[in-house]
Amino acid sequence: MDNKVKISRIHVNLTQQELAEKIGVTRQTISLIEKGKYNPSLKLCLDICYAVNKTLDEVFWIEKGG
Amino acid sequence: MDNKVKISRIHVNLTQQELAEKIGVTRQTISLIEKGKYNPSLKLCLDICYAVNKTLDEVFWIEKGG
DNA sequence: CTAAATTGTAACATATATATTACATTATTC
DNA sequence: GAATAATGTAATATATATGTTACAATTTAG
Repeated sequence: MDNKVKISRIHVNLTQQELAEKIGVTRQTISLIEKGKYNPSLKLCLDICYAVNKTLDEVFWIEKGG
Repeated sequence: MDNKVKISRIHVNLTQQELAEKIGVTRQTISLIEKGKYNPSLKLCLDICYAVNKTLDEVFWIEKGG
């Protein structure tokens, strides 16, 4: 599961820890999502988007078969 | 978790059962997601989008605080 | 270069998404 | 309006996302 969480997070000057606290999850969860090792829930995806001021498509969209 | 799965599914003439089979999940899972009682995984959201020819934003986006 | 901050990752525990089975309810077709 | 299809929903089981704790590795700041 590749995504743009890391680049979006850096773009708003947040560390993994800060983003995690803002959202109410663990730093490890953010780390694993950025590394593509977790399949996050929709709610968590939305919370991440709100924190980095982007939409689902901008951060998590993957073209079919891509 | 309110979403537009049901309306999108109907728009492409699929029953819950057919959508579920296309995606490889159970009919119950589709039902519960449509009713807003499940918090689906990103992968499942993407698979639903592919099946109904829409994007994440079109089917699952919710405005912050809305 | 060294100390501190940031990030990666592992083991185990817990919460929850999803499957399975089954039955009830609602909508559709004849 | 009866038969059939489609959907809602409940109980239990399983898989997996996430938390917790801890430590290693990497990056950044002084």
